[in-house]
Amino acid sequence: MATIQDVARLANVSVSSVSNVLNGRTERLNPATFERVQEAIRTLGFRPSQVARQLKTGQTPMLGLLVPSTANPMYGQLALKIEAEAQRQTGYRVLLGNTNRDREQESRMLDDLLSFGVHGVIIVSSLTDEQHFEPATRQGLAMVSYDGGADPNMPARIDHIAPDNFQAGHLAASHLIALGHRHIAFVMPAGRTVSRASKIAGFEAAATEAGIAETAEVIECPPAAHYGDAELAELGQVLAARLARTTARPTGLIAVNDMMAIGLMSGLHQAGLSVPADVSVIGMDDIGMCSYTNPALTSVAMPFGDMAEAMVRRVMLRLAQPGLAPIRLCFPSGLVVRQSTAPPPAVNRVAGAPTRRRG
Amino acid sequence: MATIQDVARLANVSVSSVSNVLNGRTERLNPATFERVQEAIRTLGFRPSQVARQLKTGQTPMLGLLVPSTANPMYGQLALKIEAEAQRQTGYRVLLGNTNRDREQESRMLDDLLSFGVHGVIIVSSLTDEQHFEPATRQGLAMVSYDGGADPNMPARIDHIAPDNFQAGHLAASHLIALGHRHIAFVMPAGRTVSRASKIAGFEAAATEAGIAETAEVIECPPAAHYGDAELAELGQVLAARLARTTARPTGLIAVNDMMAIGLMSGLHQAGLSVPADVSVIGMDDIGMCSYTNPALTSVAMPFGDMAEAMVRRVMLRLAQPGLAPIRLCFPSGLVVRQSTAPPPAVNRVAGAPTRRRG
DNA sequence: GTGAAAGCGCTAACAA
DNA sequence: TTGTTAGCGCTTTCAC
Repeated sequence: MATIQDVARLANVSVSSVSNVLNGRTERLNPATFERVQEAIRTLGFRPSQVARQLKTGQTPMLGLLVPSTANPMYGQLALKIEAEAQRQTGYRVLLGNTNRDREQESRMLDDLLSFGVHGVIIVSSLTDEQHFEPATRQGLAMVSYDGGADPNMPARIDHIAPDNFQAGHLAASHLIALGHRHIAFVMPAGRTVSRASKIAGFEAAATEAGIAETAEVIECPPAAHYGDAELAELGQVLAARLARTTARPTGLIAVNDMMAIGLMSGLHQAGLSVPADVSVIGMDDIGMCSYTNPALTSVAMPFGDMAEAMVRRVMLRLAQPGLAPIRLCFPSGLVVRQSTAPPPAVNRVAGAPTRRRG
Repeated sequence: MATIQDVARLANVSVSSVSNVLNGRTERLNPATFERVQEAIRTLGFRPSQVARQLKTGQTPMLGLLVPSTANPMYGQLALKIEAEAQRQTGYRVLLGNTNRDREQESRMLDDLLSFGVHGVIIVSSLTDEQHFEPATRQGLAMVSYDGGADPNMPARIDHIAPDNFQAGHLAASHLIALGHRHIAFVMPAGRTVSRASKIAGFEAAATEAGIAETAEVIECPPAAHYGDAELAELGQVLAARLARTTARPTGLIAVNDMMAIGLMSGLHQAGLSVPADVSVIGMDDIGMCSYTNPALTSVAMPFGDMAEAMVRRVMLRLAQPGLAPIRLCFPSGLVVRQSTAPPPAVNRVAGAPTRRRG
């Protein structure tokens, strides 16, 4: 690897002139010198060491990205968009960490980012508790959280960017209600994060407006160890099997996200029930997969592109102006109707009953 | 951020003693001094700067990871496992780059890795051409490729780790044949990579052994712009719609990977055909999703955990011993039978014909 | 067993 | 307009 010294020597100039070329300070450079340096850089195939530059300037073109698990397509999609945005906006690269929503792993990653000299991070975590971010922010780490779980009572120390979860819950419930459903449920893993609470609030508001608050329930599944796609879907699958055994079940299910909705559909089918004839199912996030499930999944779309753009922009801004007061940005969500929702059945069939699919 | 100087001052020792503590050279340290330094480190919350260390040593606990797109669950899953393995084996972190299988993006990422002082990279790319890796390897970058497209005629300059693609193709075809299928097809996007060629070879070998080589076809879809999940699935969906229009179609489809298989199933269903009653579908990779599709997707499982472990191990080894001769490691694949495969229908129904699902 | 000092490759005063 | 030089925070000889 050629160094700035090698370039200086070859071009017969001082290292500072080379440095000036590298940093585009052309105004204080003789065009001839500039050209000579460019030439030397080219012939040597010289690429400045970010490491040395960083040691001097304290800056590095790198962003931290913490997600629960890239195995969950929703986070994989988000990671892709964030990485692309970071590249597009500023040419930054992304240091990835899968956290499994584990406080300990999040803390360790934040520590490592700091020791790598990374000063900006986007964190996707719905842990309600953000206490463990404190040490990092105090050390000057600029943090932007997606769908973050800021306790409304705690003053936020970091930026939050999220879809309109209340609206999402409301849209989903309203859609089912408009189709004629009276007994509906919101389904999620155990544990109320702030974003889940908002979805529930929207769900319940819509139910109340329609006068069916009594028969709008919230179902919490037992907690999953990890948040890959398999685990969330499995949660849904298991719950669906349980629901299928009784006729006293909701006719419309709203899942906290698409993977869980996909699991629900799978469980219902395995139990011999049909979606949407027997039970309607709605997901949230509108991941790419929704178009390819059978039936295609009705879902509430979150504007990932816009949110990724906003998160990168915000963390860059905070990098430049560390003193910025924390903000909370909310992006509108929108219902995408596909084939998994329909009017409720006249009567709830029992699981495994006569009319099998494709009988 | 406290520096090593601060620690030295507080502990009343020289920086070299602190450095010795940091690097575990306890043998040349008075226990009392050691303890004093430890104490100072603790009270200051000191974390050594990887940047400074790296500038001195030339080493950094960071690995590059290039994948086509984390939006494709298969790569998201692989990225998760690789990142976890890197952490587990050596505490390394992962610098992520989505390449969209684009030669230009791959090259740029490799350049950036070098300038960040990263010396090891795992690259998931099935581009046949590996010419553009040359500059990076010549600069000393240790590369391990997953399912890589080494031209058998070109001497490999990097390590290759891959599932047994021939076996995968053979297993899939044999399964369909055993079920009674005589007209089968291998479906993939346009462009023959080395791994696809192996799958096809296995597919054709099985067909030949069964004496149905004449009716075992390879179908190439028009190329997709990007390799996210949506694009691959869409390719399958479009192709399925086309196949559904004719009765002169295969009764069993083997997709090059699961996302495409999922797209195929979706397209078949939309056309009014049933899987597996009308058409059997097999995927490859066995991503988590396979258990939750409707019907659950029969797939050829690749041992991602083992392969991730091997890739990380290998790149670490090559980091330590740059002179290592390139190797190619092949991992066995295995069929996972689920509900998307069954004996062929007596006669191929036309798309949109009488017997609709849930009629 | 401990410390002084050189230097990794770069940037940015400051001098010339 | 160009060059000299002092560090950024650490590791690592080499004296002591």
